[in-house]
Amino acid sequence: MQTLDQYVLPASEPIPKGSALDLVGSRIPAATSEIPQSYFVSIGYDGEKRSCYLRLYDPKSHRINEWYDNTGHRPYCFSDKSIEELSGNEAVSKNPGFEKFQIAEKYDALRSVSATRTQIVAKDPLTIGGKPVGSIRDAIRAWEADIKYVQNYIYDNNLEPGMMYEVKGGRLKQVEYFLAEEASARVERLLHTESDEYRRLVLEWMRLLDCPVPTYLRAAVDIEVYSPVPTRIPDAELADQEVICASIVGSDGLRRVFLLKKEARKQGTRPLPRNASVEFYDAERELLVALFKAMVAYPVILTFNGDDFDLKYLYHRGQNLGLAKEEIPVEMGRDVAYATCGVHIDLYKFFFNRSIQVYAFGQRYRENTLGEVSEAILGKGKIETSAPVSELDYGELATYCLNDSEITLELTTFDDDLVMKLITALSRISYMSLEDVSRQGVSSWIRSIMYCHHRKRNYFIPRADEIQELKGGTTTEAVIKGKKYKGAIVVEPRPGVHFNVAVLDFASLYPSVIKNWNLGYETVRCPHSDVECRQNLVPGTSHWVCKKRRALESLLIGSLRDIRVDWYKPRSKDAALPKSQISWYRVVSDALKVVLNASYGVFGADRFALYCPPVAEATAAIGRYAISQTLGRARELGIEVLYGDTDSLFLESPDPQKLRHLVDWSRSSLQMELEVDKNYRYLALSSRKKNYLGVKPDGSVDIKGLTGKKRHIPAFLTKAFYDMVRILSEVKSPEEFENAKESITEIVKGCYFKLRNREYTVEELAFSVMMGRETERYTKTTPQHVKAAKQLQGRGFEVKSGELIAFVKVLGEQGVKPVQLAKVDDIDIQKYMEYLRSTFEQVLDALGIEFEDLIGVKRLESFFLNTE
DNA sequence: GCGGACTGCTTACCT
DNA sequence: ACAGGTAAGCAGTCCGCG
Repeated sequence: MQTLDQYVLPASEPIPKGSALDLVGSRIPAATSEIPQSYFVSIGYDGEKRSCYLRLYDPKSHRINEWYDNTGHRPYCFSDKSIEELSGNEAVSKNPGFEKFQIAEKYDALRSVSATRTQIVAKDPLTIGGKPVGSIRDAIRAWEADIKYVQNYIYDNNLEPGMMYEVKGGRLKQVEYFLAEEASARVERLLHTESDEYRRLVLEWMRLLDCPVPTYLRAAVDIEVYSPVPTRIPDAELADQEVICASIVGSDGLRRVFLLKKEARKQGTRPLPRNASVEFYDAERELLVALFKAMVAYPVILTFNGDDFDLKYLYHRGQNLGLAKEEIPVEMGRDVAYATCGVHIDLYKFFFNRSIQVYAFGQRYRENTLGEVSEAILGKGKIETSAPVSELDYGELATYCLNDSEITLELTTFDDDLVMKLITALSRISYMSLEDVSRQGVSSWIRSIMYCHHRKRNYFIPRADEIQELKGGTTTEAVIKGKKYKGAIVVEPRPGVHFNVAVLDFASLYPSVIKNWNLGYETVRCPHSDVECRQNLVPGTSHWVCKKRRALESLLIGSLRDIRVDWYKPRSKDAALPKSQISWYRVVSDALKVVLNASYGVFGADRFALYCPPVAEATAAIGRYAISQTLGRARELGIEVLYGDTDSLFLESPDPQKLRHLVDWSRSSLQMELEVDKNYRYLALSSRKKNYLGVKPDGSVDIKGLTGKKRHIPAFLTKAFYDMVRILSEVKSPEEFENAKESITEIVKGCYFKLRNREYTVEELAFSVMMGRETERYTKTTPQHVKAAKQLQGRGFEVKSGELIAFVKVLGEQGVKPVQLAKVDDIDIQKYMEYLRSTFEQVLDALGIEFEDLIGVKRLESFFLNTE
């Protein structure tokens, strides 16, 4: 028998070189009644056929097959009015898309009662909602009318995106996948204290997350478009300029570049790329046809911003050039470009997702451009060009365009196909297609998880307005003006250098709270009048929690938390396991982390479909309770608490026995897992919260919140700061600070001299700050980066929201100049000296060193005398 | 008319 | 379109000052 640990994921058929070539010109074949075992990767709705279709990826042939619904499933919504009443409502019963009424009996979790409602069945999704006028949901108060039809289809048919299906005799059948017996047995043992329902859920998740992921055959596509004005990006809607170059790079080794022949284009001196097939076209139309032919051979198309640009442009340009719609392998949704031949993943949307950025990639990239992301993740960026693309010679243009496709593909191949696996894992957790899950945010994923399990249990899904009405608002006051409720506690730091520090933290604090306290819209402020429920108060609030029923949120978030903490995370670090397994465990662990980290926040986000402020407030309040109880217990035990934030406590040289005691106490009294997250050889704390420098035993350094690591400060400061960090990382004992202090003095003095002598370039001195919105939309104040942006605009530069503005501080009325317009002589040296001081002070404060002492006040003044 | 105290705005960070 | 809490710097306002 195979144990899970030895279980080798059955690999999909390897992708041979040039395998897509066999498929050139192929499209998805007409629906057949037999489809081999394939992964369910995509779902769509066909308006003409009035039915859903599934796209199934065959891991053997690497082709996509389509299966059209033949079960007669129809869109619907619910009403609390009777059939008689609704029959009299012409907007419903006389609606051309209306099909029938039926009675639905389900559980109403919000009111804790079984309820009967009228199900209104329609012929097509738009009849329920989405038409400019005439949709049923606009005419009556409807339930479950805002759910995308394809999601309804998935939930109602218990479909599992990312899992295997086959079609036999026209019928769709799931290919059963069983969790290894050893794994199930272990789960049963580990969770023997939990309910059956809970254990079943855990096993369900593990079944979904243990099933192998195919190696997707895919190709990245990129185009370059002529632009008469180099600073302006061509309009993809109009598509009125020529596509001058296109490239496609496949995971099977295909590399093709398509160049448009132009009289004006210089032959140039740069060579054409040698490692690709470079093809010249006299007519743009033929170029597009060749590109499209290459694209349709791939079941998965990758782009970076294809929804908004590349594929959208091709779609419109193709039509402008007289191609029929069937000849263009792209279809446009409102904000999405679909590949008619398979699945289109727009990596821009995926990498732009905040949660993915922060929790899956640890904020390694800051800007969301192809160049930035690939630089940060792959260590290679876009190719620098000598001129705007429209002016490049063939060689440079082809090389540039090819490189873009290449790195786009590589963003999905690095680390053993990590991104494709991550998207697949998220797709399985959230019951959404690869396309949808890669485009939408974590709140959509969590909504989908919740909806799916409502349907599985035969619960009605509540409307946002009735949750609000029945559960009400919050009862605590936030520290920050304008926030809805009180959040986490930050413990006042004890300034100074502390040797031998242990950092304790709660494993997944908020998910644990949601699990242990049975939190959810159903249970917080439940309708029961029993003393038992009403007296089960959330500390620090007037909210109570139900004692009779288990909330879905609690069950779902709790089970996801447990499989991450107790199963996937430890295995992702288990060196005894084979590499390929570790990598998959890490993917799953990261996918779960992303979902879990947002699981509390969404209930406090007013746009979330199941927004319930008391749930969010209760979660935060219990979090505060846990940390403050632990803090109190630590002090009782005589452990010095140096600092803490939300779910962590920094302890000074804690006695191991006391530490164990504290951990045990937490488990038994709070039912919370407290663990030593890390140790510091020493920790430097100033009086500022969320601000510290910790050196680990191996010399690696944690820097949190310090100005020196903030992305907007000038490069010369970052460099000086990290020079200091390097010196500090080598300090092993209090005595060694003396030497360190001298070295740091040298760094600071060096900066002073170079500043005074204007030896830094404007680039080194540039601040770089993100535009949070368009320039005109700063109405209350005009921050410095906006002043700089306006100067740029005055010179004809385009500035958009989301861009970084690089500027220097100068003397004179404006105080700033964009780097493009600044000279070293403009620089306001004193301002920079102030920045140098404040950056270093945060660390020096902790070390008990006065900045003035370091440099010598008198000498500092003399610096200025010399400059005047 | 000017400067200091203050509040609010904005960005970037932490958990 | 996950939340709240904190730091820093600057913009803008108010108020006293005979």
